[in-house]
Amino acid sequence: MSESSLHRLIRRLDVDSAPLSPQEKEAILRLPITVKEVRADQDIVREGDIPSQCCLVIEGFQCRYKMLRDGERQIMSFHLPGDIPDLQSLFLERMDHNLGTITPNRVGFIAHDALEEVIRTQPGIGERLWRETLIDAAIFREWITNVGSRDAYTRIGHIICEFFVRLRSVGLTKGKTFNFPITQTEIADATSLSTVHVNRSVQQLRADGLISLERGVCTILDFARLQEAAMFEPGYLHLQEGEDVAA
Amino acid sequence: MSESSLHRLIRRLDVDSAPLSPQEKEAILRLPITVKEVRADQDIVREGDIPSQCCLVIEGFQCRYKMLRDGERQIMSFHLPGDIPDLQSLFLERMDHNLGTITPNRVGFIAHDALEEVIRTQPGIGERLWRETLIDAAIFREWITNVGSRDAYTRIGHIICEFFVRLRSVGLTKGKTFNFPITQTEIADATSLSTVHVNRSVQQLRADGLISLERGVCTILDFARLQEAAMFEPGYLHLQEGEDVAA
DNA sequence: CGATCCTTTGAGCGAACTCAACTCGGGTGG
DNA sequence: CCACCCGAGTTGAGTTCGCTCAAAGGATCG
Repeated sequence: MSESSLHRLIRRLDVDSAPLSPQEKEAILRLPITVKEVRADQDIVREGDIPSQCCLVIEGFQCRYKMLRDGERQIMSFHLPGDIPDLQSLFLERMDHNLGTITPNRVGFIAHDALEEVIRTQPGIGERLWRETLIDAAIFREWITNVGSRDAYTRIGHIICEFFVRLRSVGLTKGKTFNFPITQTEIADATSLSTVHVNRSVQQLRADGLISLERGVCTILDFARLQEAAMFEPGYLHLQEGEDVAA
Repeated sequence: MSESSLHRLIRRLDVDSAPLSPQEKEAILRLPITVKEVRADQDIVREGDIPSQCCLVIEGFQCRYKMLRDGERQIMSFHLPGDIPDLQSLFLERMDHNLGTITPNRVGFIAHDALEEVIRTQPGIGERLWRETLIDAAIFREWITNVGSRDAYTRIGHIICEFFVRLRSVGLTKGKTFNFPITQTEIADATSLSTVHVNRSVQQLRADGLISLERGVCTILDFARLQEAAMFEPGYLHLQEGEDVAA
């Protein structure tokens, strides 16, 4: 149970170019983790909170978001199994945004104390966790570009490409098909578009033969053309060689 | 010369709540740094580069940006003295964006090797640098919200508030006045607006008595009202207590 | 004192928005 | 087992914020 979840973390951190040492793997496996089931649309941590633990996504999807005073919601990232979406709370005391589930989740909580301890005794693990937060930041940068500089059609295509490639990198795709249980309202909150316009743009993506998307299941019908149309260049995800592009 | 520049880095990392130890300060001062003058509008590193050093801003302003295939430029952050804008290159080999100067700069280059060495021997310094990259990420998140969810007037006001508060935290403001040598074209690239619309919105901010801005010098005439109008809440900057808000 | 970059102004246009209503599918309780 | 309900998706029509195109004033600097 807790073993399999920490193995997911090991797979994530064990980069080909810099594999984890046996001691490092053991240290990760010794991390005390509390596994919990969380329903859909629940907050894990909220803006203003001062967490004392981090959350490893084991199953399901999460997102980070801010609420604006007019009630609008801005989603700033999606998170999938293997991610630790609130790792930054280790060094930034107060949450400046919310973290919530999109679907039902299985999550593992790891105390800050335990993480600090493992970082102290195994600096290599700290560096790898640091690297993960840097990739988060790289994705944020891409999202600035996405909401800032791309039109609705491109913007939505881009989100789908990213979701697909990230999901594939953790082995959660079947060919070009994957679970995409993100409602059009949530896509709207992530892309800063209205749900109406998201809907019309998604229909256009379907009409153009780029994707099929219904009832939470997405299939990419022509990745090359979608990637081109969505201006998607996966470099910013900093995946390992061989992991990126194509299939 | 190189002493004063590394002292700037020490001041940045020496948080009240977790002051640097004497050994840590010494270790920072021992860092080999190469100081260089760079003209305005020059790239420090480019997308695709694999840097072997990091850049400490000593004097002047920089920005990170991406170029899109239609020639549009998306600025994703501004950087000011004390920042290390490409710290992420320590763990993410390949640059996924550009870093360039906005004004003439004095910068200090520190080799990755030297940084890795100091992080290894003084883990506390590593944690503080990690924290800096997490604040970068927090600012990226806020910028997603800015370009995504705010109208032109608010968006520009927000950028100005952020610039002011960050500048003040490193002692580069005089009262409510500060250097703001960012052209309207650059504001446009940072806010994803057209220069024409930036111009009209800036004029509106002036007409509303919130700011004065001419020839690279900005004065905030009514911070409370500007902050309110710009939906600016400085929590995401994770400044130390006493440093934030008011004057 | 021309060259150039930055700012400003006018006018028409368009991508995305709002409001409103209708459809569809899945779950739930009487 | 059916009626209802509710969230998600879809469609139509009018509106608006910010865009583009075009051109004219400043400022700064060899």
